[in-house]
Amino acid sequence: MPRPSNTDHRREEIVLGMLRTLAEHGYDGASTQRIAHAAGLTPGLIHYHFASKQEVLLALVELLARRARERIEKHRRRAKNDREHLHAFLDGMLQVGAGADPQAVTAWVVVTAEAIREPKVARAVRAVLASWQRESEQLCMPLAKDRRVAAKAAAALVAFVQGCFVQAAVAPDSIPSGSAAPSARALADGLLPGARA
Amino acid sequence: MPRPSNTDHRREEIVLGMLRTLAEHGYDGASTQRIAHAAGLTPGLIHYHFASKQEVLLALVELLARRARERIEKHRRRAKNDREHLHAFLDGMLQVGAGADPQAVTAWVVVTAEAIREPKVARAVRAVLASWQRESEQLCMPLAKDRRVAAKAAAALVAFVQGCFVQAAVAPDSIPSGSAAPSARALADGLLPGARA
Amino acid sequence: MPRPSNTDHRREEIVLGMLRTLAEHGYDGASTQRIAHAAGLTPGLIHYHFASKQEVLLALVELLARRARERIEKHRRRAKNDREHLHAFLDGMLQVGAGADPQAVTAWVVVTAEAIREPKVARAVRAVLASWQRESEQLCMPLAKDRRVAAKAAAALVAFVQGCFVQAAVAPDSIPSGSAAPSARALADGLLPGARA
Amino acid sequence: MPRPSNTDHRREEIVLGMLRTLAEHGYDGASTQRIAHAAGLTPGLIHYHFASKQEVLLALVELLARRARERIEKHRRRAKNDREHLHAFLDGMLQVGAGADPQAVTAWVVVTAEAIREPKVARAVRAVLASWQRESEQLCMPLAKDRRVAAKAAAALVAFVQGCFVQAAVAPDSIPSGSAAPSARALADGLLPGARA
DNA sequence: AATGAATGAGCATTCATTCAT
DNA sequence: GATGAATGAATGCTCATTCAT
Repeated sequence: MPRPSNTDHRREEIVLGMLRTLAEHGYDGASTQRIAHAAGLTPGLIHYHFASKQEVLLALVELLARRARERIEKHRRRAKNDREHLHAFLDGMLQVGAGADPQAVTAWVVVTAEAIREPKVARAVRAVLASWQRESEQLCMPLAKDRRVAAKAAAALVAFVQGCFVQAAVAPDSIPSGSAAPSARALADGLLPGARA
Repeated sequence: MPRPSNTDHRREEIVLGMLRTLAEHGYDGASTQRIAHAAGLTPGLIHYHFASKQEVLLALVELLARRARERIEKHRRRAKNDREHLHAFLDGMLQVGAGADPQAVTAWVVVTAEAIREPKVARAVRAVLASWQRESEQLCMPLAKDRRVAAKAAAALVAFVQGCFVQAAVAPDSIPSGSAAPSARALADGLLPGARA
Repeated sequence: MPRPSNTDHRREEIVLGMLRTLAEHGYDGASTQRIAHAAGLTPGLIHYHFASKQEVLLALVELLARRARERIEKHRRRAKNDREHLHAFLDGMLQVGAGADPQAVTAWVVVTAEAIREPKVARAVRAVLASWQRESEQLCMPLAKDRRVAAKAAAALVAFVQGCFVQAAVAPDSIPSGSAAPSARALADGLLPGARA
Repeated sequence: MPRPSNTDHRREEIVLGMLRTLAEHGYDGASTQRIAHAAGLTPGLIHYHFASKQEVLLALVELLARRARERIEKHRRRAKNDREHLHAFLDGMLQVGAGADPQAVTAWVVVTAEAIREPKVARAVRAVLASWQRESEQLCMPLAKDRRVAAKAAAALVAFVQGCFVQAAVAPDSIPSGSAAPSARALADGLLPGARA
């Protein structure tokens, strides 16, 4: 009688090990040895559960995307009108309130840079960015005069969020505490006249 | 008569080789061999002119900072009032008009991610970011009610610029052509009521 | 009543998996995983039935020897005189007619090369070669003037057969179809004057 | 002023290290470490002079082919008629007299088996076998009734030589000393009636 | 100044073997 | 009997760095 499969659990542990290691040591420093150690596993096991290190990275992209989606949903649940929905989206992306996750932010920045090198990672990252932009655009639409305005606003908002991630990862003290979300709203207001009261 | 030292010239060639290689292959892919090849030099020469690969990276950070400074100055030369100076700063950062340099933008994103790993690089990158933020803050001051508002605006503007860099490097099609600078101005306007006419 | 042991059956399945895998992927490519997969079994099972991968290889040598023996016997059953018995031996070795087995031939060549590395395999392979040579020598004796002539002829015939195996495995098109057995007979005729009518 | 290039010399040393290691340890046992050690070099150097281990193997195939060609030429220089040329070819292939090289023979057998796995090696090995067969066929032609007879004889002779290599590598005692060349001639005589006086 | 051969540590990955279930 | 997760040593290969020339 075989042992019950724990593959899913192990895969998650490995991805979390990758997350921690990336945040601490960057992609170069994320050797399989270190990832395994961070996950409390032996190096050989990573390749038993994943075909390659890149697969682990792709799984991490999915994990980070899923976490972002969940955070956004949580914030939007409380929103009562179009404007609040957009603000909730921004709050979720910028991790306002409890649940901020500096490791995830840093890892995302590292993954983003790695995308420049590896086409598969690039595709995955672009897919996530595109999904954020799409959702953002949908939320901008009701507040915009037309589609082009909404698209521009969505692009700017996602870029701003991305920039906050980088600043948080590289120079955490550069953004005055608690100012990211208000700034994001100001950006939205500036780009979507209809968003103003 | 000894042959004149060409050290400075060689150093620049090497740094430019690093720039090209980083933009194309990321940091992992930027082996000394590849950098040397991109610079049209031999591998041994890099370590004749630089103590380590990291030193080349630090020199690249300086080069990119210098280029940004020059671009900003060029744009500000035409500015006639406080508001235009701030806009010129943003235009320069976002490389509006001729002189856009995708390689430099991509290399900067890579360097930024590498900063997560190497403390010395982090220090250099943070210094550059801080200088941008300082200049930005000075330009915001005349349009802001007080120092805190200016600081917040400056932080937001730099973050937005950073985010545009990342988007340009990773998902070049995500930002509607020509929309970055107007969006940046909208952000400034949103954060600095005095900036509006 | 305990469930009946199927060890022998399983062992054979594993050996056949090894045979197929060796023929397709060589010895390097014959990982336990692949062998198990080729046999439709799980990796762990191989080491339940065999102490080591080498043991599987040794069992394969036996299987190939047994198959050769059976083929020779089948051919010799129709032989009516000394000369025909020798020819039947050669036909059997060279797999004349139906029952040619390219996989077995290829696997034999791989096993043969592996013998260079592993003393135990070398011993097993040499034992098989010696048995072929012994049988061949016995069949040459009646046609030879003396023992030495028979021994030389036997050695030459086995070498020729071996050579045909290698050619069949490595360069299948190099031997004109149907020419191996006649050539072997010509070799026998050339070495054993008494073999000629 | 750079050091004078010693690449050709180093490449040869590495190939000879591969030759020695293959003969002793087979292909599996021929790790880059062991090859380097056998050549008196450090492991990293192998990949400085060769793109991959396979390239070393391909260079070895060329070396072995060149050695065989030289041996054949040496023997043929003394031949005085068609029959003697064919015999000289066989003597050269079977390394009659001084200059026998057991390591090369064993390495060739290993390379041959490796050809089953690696297409590039297979192509190189087949090219060498084909060149032997072509030369052999040309030498058989004058002694044969027609082209087909010559082709069959050539194939058989090359197969016999191949078989002798395997026997020499795997079971060195199986071939009575000094009997290989005479047996080869007997094979030629049996297949090419015109070869007989 | 410049070269490119040389070094050796480190990398991702593979694999025979073990073993709890 | 059978499973497949787990192990850890070994592999081919890369690379920053050194250095004789």
